Amino acid sequence: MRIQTLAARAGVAPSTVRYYEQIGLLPPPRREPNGYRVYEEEDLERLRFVVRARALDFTLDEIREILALRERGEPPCDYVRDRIVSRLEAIETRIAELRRLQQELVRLHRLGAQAPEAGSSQGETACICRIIEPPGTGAAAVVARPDRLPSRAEAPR
Amino acid sequence: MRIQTLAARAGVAPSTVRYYEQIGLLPPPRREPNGYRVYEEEDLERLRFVVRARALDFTLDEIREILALRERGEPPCDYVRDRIVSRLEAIETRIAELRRLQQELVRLHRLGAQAPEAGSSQGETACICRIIEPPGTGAAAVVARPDRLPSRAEAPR
DNA sequence: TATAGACCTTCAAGTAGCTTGAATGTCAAG
DNA sequence: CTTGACATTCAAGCTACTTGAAGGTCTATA
Repeated sequence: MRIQTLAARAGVAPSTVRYYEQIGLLPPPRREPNGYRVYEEEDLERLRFVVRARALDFTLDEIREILALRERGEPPCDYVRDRIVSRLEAIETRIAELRRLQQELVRLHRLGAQAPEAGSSQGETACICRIIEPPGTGAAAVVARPDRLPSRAEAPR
Repeated sequence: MRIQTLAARAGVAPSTVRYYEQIGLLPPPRREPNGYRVYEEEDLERLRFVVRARALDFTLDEIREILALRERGEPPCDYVRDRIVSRLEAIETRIAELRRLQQELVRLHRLGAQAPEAGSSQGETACICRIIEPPGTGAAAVVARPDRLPSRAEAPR
């Protein structure tokens, strides 16, 4: 089977397969005389393993590690267990962050929809992006609260 | 104030400030005779705006757009409103994905913890990473179901 | 026979949002 | 006069790929 077939059967793009080979997740396959890659069912199995692990949000490094353990006959159970636990913790955190963000955005959106014509010193009406600014921000207010550090609600993506 | 002070007051790293300047989110500040950047309260305001927008998960491109609109005196309300709505949709989706992933991982973890002593040829017993493999995977099983594409939502049982 | 098109190849660079590192300069305190 | 904390620039690294350029291969059809 050639790369497109393999990729389709695993549900990824051919470029992804070449990439996985390049970084050593998949072994270099044998080639047809014209240079085309040829894959066996075995390769499909391995690729599918990678794809499933990715769907579980394992990093490529983690997957590489798991595959290496398997190859050496060592059961990666403990390692995988650890990874699962830390993934779960990360997910918990991330969901909480997204919830907070969600609430904040809903609040902003309501505010923006609700006060579309409060008089402003400029011709402009109530502006959502003004709401991005902290409550009560005049130039003065910023100076007045020099201690306030906006917390970093973001997570590494 | 110098870069470290500015950065600290906005809650980011100095390198981030230089980066924002580099990509045009912050204007190049004036310099001390020795070349050090000098910032005013105004710059802090702008940086804080960026930081808050980032915390709301706006991309740097979106923020650049919003700032540009503001500068031209056009109210970015409509634009921001749109962005907020699409952010909310994305968040909804993302949370659902994470929930699915969470369930899947919890299930795997239980499975791994539950069957820790089925007889194995090695000292090690039931292996979590075997669970990453699809249900009933022996080399033969894979061949037997050549049509099956593992979907992200798959719940092997 | 020519040519279209659907594949395949490699290598390089681009994506987001920064961080890190190397190599160097500035400046106050001990 | 040295140490240490700050500052500078430029380049590369991070994740997990995708995209693009420039080309080779093979089959089918006009």
